[in-house]
Amino acid sequence: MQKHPGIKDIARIAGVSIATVSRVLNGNSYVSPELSKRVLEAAGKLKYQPNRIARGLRKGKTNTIGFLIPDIENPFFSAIVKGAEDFLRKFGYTILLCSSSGIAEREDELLNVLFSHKVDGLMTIPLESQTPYLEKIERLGIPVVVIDDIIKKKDVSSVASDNYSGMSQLMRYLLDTNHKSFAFLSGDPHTYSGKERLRAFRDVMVRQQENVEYEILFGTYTFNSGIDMLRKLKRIPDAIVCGNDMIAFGVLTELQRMRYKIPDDVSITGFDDVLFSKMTNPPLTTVRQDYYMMGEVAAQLLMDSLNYKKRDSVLLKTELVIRGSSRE
Amino acid sequence: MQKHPGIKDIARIAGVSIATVSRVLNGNSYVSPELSKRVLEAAGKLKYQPNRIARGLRKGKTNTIGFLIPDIENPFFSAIVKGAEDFLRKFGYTILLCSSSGIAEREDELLNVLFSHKVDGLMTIPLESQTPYLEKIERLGIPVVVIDDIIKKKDVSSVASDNYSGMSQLMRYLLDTNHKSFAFLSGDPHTYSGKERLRAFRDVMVRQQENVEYEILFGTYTFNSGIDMLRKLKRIPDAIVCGNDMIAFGVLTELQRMRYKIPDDVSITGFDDVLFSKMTNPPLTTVRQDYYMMGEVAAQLLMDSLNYKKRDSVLLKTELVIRGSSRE
DNA sequence: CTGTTAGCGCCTTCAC
DNA sequence: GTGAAGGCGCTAACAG
Repeated sequence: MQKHPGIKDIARIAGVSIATVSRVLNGNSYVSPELSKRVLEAAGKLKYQPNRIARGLRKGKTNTIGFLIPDIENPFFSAIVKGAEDFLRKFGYTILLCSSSGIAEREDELLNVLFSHKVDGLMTIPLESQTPYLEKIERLGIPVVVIDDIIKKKDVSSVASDNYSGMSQLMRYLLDTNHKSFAFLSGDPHTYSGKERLRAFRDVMVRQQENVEYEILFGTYTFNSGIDMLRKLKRIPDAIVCGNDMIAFGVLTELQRMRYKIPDDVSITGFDDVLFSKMTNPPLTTVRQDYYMMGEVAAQLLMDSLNYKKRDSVLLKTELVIRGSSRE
Repeated sequence: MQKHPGIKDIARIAGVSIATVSRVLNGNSYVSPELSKRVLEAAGKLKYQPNRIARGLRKGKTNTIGFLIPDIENPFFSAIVKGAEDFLRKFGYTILLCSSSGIAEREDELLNVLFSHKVDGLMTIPLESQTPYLEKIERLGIPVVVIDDIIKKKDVSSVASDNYSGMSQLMRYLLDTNHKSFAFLSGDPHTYSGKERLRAFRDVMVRQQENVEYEILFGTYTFNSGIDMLRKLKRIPDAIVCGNDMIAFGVLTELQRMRYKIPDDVSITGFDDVLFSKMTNPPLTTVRQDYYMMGEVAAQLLMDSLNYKKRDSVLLKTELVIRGSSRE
């Protein structure tokens, strides 16, 4: 922060008081055309840029939104951020982005940092569901929207995809196409989405009357974890249902290395439909989440909290995307 | 920004002056253990969080770094951001991230927003090389580091990979493995990296004495652009050299759809070595850039400018990664 | 060692 | 319609 022109400077040049400068720059109170013109000219000449820090201090509003996510490198998260950013910009807000890199303490620490920066609102994709972090969040005293989790607390808004219904639909499709044995390679089960997908898988399996076999393994939402889990499988079933696309990529890669034919020998499915899902060979059958819209909706919810103090939770539809990695 | 405890509140509770509170909280001046204890207790009880906005206004330093990138959804960029963020956090800085979504005017506008927020420094991956934006940047009056471009201006630091040498090395390898005809599918040639890669390709082709044939097409650094360019090719050569991995993915997908055998019929190469490059089938031969380190180096350069007013430009090594998409 | 005071740049009553 | 003055929360002199 160097010494740069302030309203004082432009007041001096325009030969008016700083109050007048403030008024024309904010355009809320009437100022004579004559003075207006002089002020605007001086501002232009000085290339004046308002100091939002000072303004924030005075108005108690920084026009800044904190965004705390688990991992910026995950394309799923960054697409959400993009959706939110595009939306928020229209309202003059800027995003203060922090990534916890999957570390819980850092998540907590960054929350304090963001709060310290006096963000007007907070958007967050929690590392895990139901943690002290989530409880802390609602006592923050600023509008919060939680993404990829559904919170019932009345002080925070939330938005997530309908993971349960998406996974159910996928399972029904697999059953309809005559798959009899399954493996479910779950991502982190502490996560809201992890829980929901697993719950759907189990429910479908249990309700199924015919004799189906299945096995469930736990890992993380990563490529390498997919490979690990695959290796631990007791046997290769008709279909390997993966917790997300990243896991599926790992499974696909490893299975091909082992000379299995996909989908002839075994079907593979993912969840998310990230950009790369259609690029694999064969392309991946998966459940699409509209992450960009998720970001937009989250931003909309935040604006609602900010302006009308309205809280809400929305569940987004998912869509089954059938591609070549599952046999018909 | 609600009404939350300030040093005034804790001064009242601890029965001391606000100056004393400030002193113990910042720990720069000696305060008696007795008072210190009372202050700390009061602060703890109130769950006090310093207001960095006010502090920033007073100190002329916000501990905030602006980061302006073309597209947050591009894994290449977000990896760079991650590298920088991890580094900057250790120094107590937070990143204010903005994405121009590839729109030049927005890039300019966001620069103003960031400046208005009184960031202490700026990191940016420019949309294009040599634009008014770049010229504006050096007159900002704050330390700047430009990433993925090399700037010779003495007021800004910069860091980029050695694209020229990386592409040269790749071409030599292709020549050594007996490829005789080539297509170069360039990304945006206004970009520093685009220019350098193209220049390397041309130089190698021109210097080559034996009769080699080649064709050059221009597009953007995207999956779809890869498909488009492929379709415009006059004929399928021995090797298709792509401007980056995303283009290569498009080419790979489309070529396989057309029933070509990779690499038997044609070799394909990329540039960047993003996460997914090893997941395609066959995995992609490419040139690795260490984006995470690029972010770290950029952050380091920024800290140097901030602390010692030292400017520098660094060129990072690349590494040829040979995988299955090119024949031996 | 500790308290009092003066701003950082801006917006906003309150007078004129 | 316009100017003067106070204060947002904090830090950094300056006194004592």
